[in-house]
Amino acid sequence: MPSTLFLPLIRELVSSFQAFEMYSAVHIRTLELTPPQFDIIATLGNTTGMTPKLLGERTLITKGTLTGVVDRLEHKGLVRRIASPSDGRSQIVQLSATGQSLFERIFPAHIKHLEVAFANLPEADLIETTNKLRALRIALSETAEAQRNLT
Amino acid sequence: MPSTLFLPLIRELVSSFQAFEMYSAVHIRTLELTPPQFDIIATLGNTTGMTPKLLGERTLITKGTLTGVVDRLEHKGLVRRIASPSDGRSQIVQLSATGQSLFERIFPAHIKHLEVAFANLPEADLIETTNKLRALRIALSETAEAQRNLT
DNA sequence: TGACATTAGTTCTAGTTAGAATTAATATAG
DNA sequence: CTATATTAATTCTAACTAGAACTAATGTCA
Repeated sequence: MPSTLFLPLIRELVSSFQAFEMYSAVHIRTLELTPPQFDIIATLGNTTGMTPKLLGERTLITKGTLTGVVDRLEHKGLVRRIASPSDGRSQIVQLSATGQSLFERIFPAHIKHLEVAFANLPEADLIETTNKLRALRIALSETAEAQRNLT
Repeated sequence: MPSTLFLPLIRELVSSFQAFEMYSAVHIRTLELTPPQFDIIATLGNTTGMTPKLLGERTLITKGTLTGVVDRLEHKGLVRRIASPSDGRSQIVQLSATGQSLFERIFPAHIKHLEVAFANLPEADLIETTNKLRALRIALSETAEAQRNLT
């Protein structure tokens, strides 16, 4: 009879993720952005831009979704799309001057907002939890991979 | 200078959650359900039904969203809504006979599917990670609560 | 009991989501 | 060099999402 200890873990994974999203989103909304829009701005900050493909990998946003999020940011004047010089299929998405100054203003503010919530957790616990979650993520993706390869 | 150890933790929290969702959703989709629909069916299983309010609290689905999800399940004939005998504002959502037999068929199958992915993780780690995530969730919701009360 | 606040659920809106189909460009194999 | 496969991005669809505004019913308190 296999252990059912993974069920409470799943519950806590889902609800702690949701608590984080909620905590983060409340602040992001005061900045007139949605969470995915903020992620894009934050990922493009301090870079010279990147392809939508890479941007999607970094932010965990799938490509079909990304097109729409970038559309709205472009419409707000925060990012621009330029053609890739090396590949006719690719683009480079980069912050506009407005987007850059928005990034400089809100990114440190958001980090500070997050920091407050984590301030009372022991550092050793942060590290250990990070390591345990990494192991969990790897177990999940390797199991998924193995099942795909059964075909 | 405050620690920045919480940043990698956030990254792993988000990506391990996403890995779980992906792993779970691939299986749920083969059952002709969406993940929120499966959550509703699973939550109603082995009960005599409950109000949308409670159902939303259990599944972490907000009430505006829940209306639509229950609508679609009702349309599929898997659940029904009946009026609450004690409160004219309330309803009871419960599994139909079809929904009940679907639950009996797919719920154990889904648990088995999940179990495989967790099988190689040490039990002690499962428990410890659960406890650490609980502490994180509590820290997040208490910090959020404290900030709301500032007005 | 009557004014008022609260609660349950629906509706509405703007946005996100994943997956599948599509288009255009590039890479590869014979 | 050309047929074929792959890749990047967009478009399309069905569904989910949170929050806000709304309606109807219930609770509270003076």
